Amino acid sequence: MVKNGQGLGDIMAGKNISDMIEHYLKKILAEDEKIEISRSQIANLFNVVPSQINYVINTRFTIQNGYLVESKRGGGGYIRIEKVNLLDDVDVLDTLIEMIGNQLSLRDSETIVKTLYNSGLISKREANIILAALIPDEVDSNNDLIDIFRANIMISILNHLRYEK
Amino acid sequence: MVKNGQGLGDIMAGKNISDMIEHYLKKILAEDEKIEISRSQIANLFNVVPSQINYVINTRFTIQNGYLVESKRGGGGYIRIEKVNLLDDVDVLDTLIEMIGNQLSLRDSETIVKTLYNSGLISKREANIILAALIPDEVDSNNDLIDIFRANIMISILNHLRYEK
DNA sequence: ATAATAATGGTCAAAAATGGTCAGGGATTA
DNA sequence: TAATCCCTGACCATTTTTGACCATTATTAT
Repeated sequence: MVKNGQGLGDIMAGKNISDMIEHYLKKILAEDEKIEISRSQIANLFNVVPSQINYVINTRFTIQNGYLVESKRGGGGYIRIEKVNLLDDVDVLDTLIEMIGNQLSLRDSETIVKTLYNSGLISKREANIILAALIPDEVDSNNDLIDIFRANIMISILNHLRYEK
Repeated sequence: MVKNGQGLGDIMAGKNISDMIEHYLKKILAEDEKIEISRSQIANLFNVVPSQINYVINTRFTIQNGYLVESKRGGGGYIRIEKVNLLDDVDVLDTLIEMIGNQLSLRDSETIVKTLYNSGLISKREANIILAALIPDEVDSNNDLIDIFRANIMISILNHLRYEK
């Protein structure tokens, strides 16, 4: 009984299925720069459980690799993968992300925003918007939770600055 | 047997019927800015149950999206959808702030950002930064709490934009 | 007029159709 | 042989689709 995506050619001989799925998707992306797939359909095509598609995406189509992924559940659901252009000075972003643990104080977040501005990664206007986002007016301070949220928000923003669309 | 809106062209291939209905209505609205439809007629056109038209309206033609909907039952009943022109500048901001309670869902926040962009109040890049701030990747706290934070962040940003004017 | 009846649209909850997470076991590699 | 990577399946979350039942308005019969 044929199993695990045999019959798709021998180019991938010796590699595992995840590699084959990755290869398959990237081949399409080489031409279209954006694809929309059905998770179950792809899983079916390669004879694997649907969640393996998530595994492939999580390990090989990360933003660090220059891929954006969006998805939608429910009827007519999909997974969309897009190849984006990574900027040159991603190092700054990586460094900053590393410095942020899972908590980020107000003071530190201001420093980071300043750094971003000085690096030319964001404009003054953008810096102010980010600051507004990081310091919501009347959230009761003095709470670890805020610092956790702030860290998450900051990291999310930094990741978005990696690429241009 | 033809099913589910086939025959209306393949532009929408891969999307669900609700999306197609939305697309169909918005296409008309792009020219007329106000339409009056018969629920059962549209339902019939797309081969769906009438209540799906309500679903489409409730999820895609909300006031946050800039649409006003009125209807009348009984003989000669109708559903009227109107594209309302978003006010100007500060008014938009005030309106948006008012619409946000103390909680803000992900979906609604995306709509608001889209509105800001469509109103020309923010650039696409700024829109993306704001979205990144509103939708931190992996916050795993209590959901209500996230919505509360999101509301605060959004309001903070809106207020900031107002002062910049 | 009034009361039935027909013609609409509205609500809501269940079912169906997707995709997501996570932890454990197996396979591969250093 | 320990660490890492791959694969699987049980369970979860979200969005769409459907249908039974309800509400309102217009028309028709009495």
